[in-house]
Amino acid sequence: MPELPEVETVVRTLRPRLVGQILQKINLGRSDILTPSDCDLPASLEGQRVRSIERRGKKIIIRVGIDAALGVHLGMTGRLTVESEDAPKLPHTHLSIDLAKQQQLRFRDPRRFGGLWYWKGKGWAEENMGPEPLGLRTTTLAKALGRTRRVIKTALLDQSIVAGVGNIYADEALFRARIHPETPANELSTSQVTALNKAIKQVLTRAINHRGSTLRDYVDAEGSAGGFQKLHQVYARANEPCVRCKTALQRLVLGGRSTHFCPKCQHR
DNA sequence: GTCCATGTTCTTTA
DNA sequence: CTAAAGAACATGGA
Repeated sequence: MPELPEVETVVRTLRPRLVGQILQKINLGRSDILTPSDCDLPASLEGQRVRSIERRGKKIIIRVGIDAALGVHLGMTGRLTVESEDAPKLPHTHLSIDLAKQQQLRFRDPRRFGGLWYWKGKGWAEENMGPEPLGLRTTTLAKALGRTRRVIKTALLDQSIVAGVGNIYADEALFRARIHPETPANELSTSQVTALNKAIKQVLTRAINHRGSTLRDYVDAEGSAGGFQKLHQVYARANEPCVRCKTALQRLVLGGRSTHFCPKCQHR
């Protein structure tokens, strides 16, 4: 579920509950979700204090101790929550960390497309990821898009081009920028790239303001669902009338992913 | 039983 | 060789 706005919302709700806390007993249910898999997570983290929490693309970076970090990627169905140790532990809870006041940090991920990382030193900052979209310059975006002949929808999902955009917000940004999703990335005009950059920033910012989109699984660190799904203009709205021109929205598959667009507003 | 799902990575093809 | 397309991963809901 989690794209940049959802991950950002988790980070913001996690911060006041976690920063400054000492990590106590750690329970890792399975080590095949951890990188490096031979890392002794309890030995590395128990007794360490949480320094700060940040987001890089769709990854959550929890900095602990002097210069170590725990990374969490929510994949498709991941949840990272702080709850009472008395709360029922749902199936597929792969990690729990005891905190003060009978609270626990829990990571649950049924589909296991998510994962955990432990870094000692600056490894967390050396992720092979493209630039953050909020604050991205149009010239930088244009340069990256000019290097690929893939269709723009697929290029936007490439995390090395822009970090954090996923299937929902790619469709929403292309609709707002009035760009057909099958336009080759390297054939976009300068004004189209400008409009796209603006649309990406606008839709991500608005989604953050509404605490992300909840389609099924997503909740923030407090267990609350997001509200932006009510404001989606094209995503999962095939056959519904376009909010701008009333034409029936269409769905097609690009790069194996559902793509939603208005055939009239987003003309090639 | 079928199809679909907010993501990434490995393999195959061109 | 490289870029792009496709399959795979694992689970659950409609």
